[in-house]
Amino acid sequence: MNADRVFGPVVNQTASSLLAERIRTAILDGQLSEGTVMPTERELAEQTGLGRSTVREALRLLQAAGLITSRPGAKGGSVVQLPHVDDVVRSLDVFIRGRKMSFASLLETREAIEPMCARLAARARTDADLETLGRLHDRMSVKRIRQADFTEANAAWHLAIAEASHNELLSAFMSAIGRGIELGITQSSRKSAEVRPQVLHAHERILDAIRGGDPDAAMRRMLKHVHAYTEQVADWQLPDDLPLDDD
Amino acid sequence: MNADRVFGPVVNQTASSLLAERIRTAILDGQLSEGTVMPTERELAEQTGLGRSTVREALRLLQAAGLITSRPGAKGGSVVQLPHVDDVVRSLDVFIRGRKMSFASLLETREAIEPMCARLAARARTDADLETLGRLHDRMSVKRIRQADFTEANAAWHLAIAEASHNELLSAFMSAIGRGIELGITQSSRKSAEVRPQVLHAHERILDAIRGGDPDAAMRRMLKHVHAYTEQVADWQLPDDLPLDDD
DNA sequence: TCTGGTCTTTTGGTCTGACAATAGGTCTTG
DNA sequence: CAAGACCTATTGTCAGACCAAAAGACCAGA
Repeated sequence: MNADRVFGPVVNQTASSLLAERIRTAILDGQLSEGTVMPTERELAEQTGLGRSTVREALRLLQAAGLITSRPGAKGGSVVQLPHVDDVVRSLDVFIRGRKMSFASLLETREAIEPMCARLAARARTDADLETLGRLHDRMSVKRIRQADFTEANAAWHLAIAEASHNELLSAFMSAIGRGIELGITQSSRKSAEVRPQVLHAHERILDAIRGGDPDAAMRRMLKHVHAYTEQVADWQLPDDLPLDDD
Repeated sequence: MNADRVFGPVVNQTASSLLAERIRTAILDGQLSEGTVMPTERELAEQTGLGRSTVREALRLLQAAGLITSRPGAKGGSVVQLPHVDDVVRSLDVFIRGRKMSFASLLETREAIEPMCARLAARARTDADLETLGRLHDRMSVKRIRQADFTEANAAWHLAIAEASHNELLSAFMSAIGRGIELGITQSSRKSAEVRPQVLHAHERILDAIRGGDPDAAMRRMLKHVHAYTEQVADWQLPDDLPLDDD
C-alpha cells in the first residue's frame, strides 16, 4: 500500500476565521434568519471566550461576504442579512478584473447566458418589465444620440432583459459581466455607430417575441443578435490597428 | 419644485473599509502585483495614521475577498494574490444557499451554460482534458455502480467539460451551481437508475463531438442532454409524492 | 401641543500597549 | 557538518480605555 500523500497540509486556522465559519454556517442553515440582531460584540466575546478584537475580525470576514451589517448606537448591533446581488457581483468583478479575463471570454459567456435570459423572459416577464424595456429602447432610439449614452442605455437594456427572466442567478451573472463588456465595447467601438440601426432592429424583434410570449423566438433572435455582435467585434479587432486601450 | 427625496441617505464609511477599498483598487489596478508582500501591519498603521487593529480589520476584509493571505513569523506578512476560483465559487454558493434558489433556477442556468462549455471544449480541449473525461466516463460506466458514486462521477464529468472549455468564468459558474445541482439530484433521483444508459449514451456522443473538434455538434448534443434531464426531473417532481428532502 | 435642544444610555469604531504563537535565520556544539 | 538551541521579526490575540453615533427620555419655549 502506498502511504505517500496520506496526510494533507495542516493549516492551523485562526480563531477569528473559525468563529466566522461557525456563524456563516449558522446563517446558511437558517438558524439565524434575516433581520436577526446578533449579540453585541462584548457578549459574543464573553460567550466564545475570545477577545473583542478577535470577534470583530470575524465579523469583518462576514461583512465582506455580505452576510451581516453593523450599525453603532443604541439598538444597533450586527444584523444578519441575506447576500445581495451586489455582493456576488462585486466578487465576480474582482475575479474578472484580477484575472484579467479576456474580452473574448466575456463575450463567450454572454453568448451562453443571454439567449436563455430572453427565453425565460418571454415566459416570466411582467408588465413592469415590458415598460422598462420599452423605455430603455426609446432612450436608445434617440436620433444623434452620443456614443457613450447609446452604449450605456444598451447595457441597461441587456441587463433589463436578464432581470425580466426572473432568475436571480442569471441576472447576477449578467450584471457581473455587463460591466466588463461595456468597458470592452467602448474601447473597440469607434465605428460602432454604423451598426446602430441593426442593433435597434434586433432589439425590436427580440422585444416583440418577449411581448408575444414566444420563448423559442426570443431565444433564437437573442442568440443571433449577440453572436452577430461577437463576430462584429472580432472583425474590428483583427484587421484594424490593434492598440485599443487609451487611458 | 418638489424638494422631497433630494438627499439620499448618508452612509459614513468606516476607516477600515476605506483603507480596504484603497488597497483593493491598488491591487486591481495592478499597482500591487501578485506575490508582493505588503508592509507590516505596524508600518501600515504608521503610514496611514490609523491604529493597528483598524488596519487588521481592513486586511480581514481583503482576506475574505481572496486578495491577500497573511502568515505570521519572520519574513511573514500579507501577500497579495489574485482571487482564486474557489473564492468566487464560495461567494456564489453563499448567494445560492442564502437566497434559497430553486432547483429549477439552477437547472435553467446550467442549460444556458453547459452547451456553450461543450462548444468551446470542442475547440480548446487538450489531450489531458480528453484523458480526464475518458477516465471519468469509465468510472460512470462501471456495472452495478452505487447511486451516490454515479452521481458524484457525473458531476465531475460535467465539471470537466466546463474546464475543458478553458474559459475560467464559465467553469467557475459551473463549479458554483454544480454543488447545488448534485444536491438537488440526490434528493429527487430515487428512480434515476433507469435513465443511466441514456445518460451514458448521451455523454458518449458529446465526447465524440468534442474529440472530433465539432463545436456545433457538441453544443447541440449537450443542449439536448441537459434539456432532457431537466424535463426528466420535472416529470419526477410533478406526478409523484412531493416530499423529497429527507435529512 | 408641537418643535427643537440636551442629557443619558447603549453600541460599534478606534487606539494603545502588551503578550503569545509562529517561522525563518543564526549560532553553538558535538 | 549537521542537529538543536537561540534570536528576531511578524501576525494572532487579549485587555482596557476612550471616541462616535444613534435612539430614547426629558425638558424648555413658542
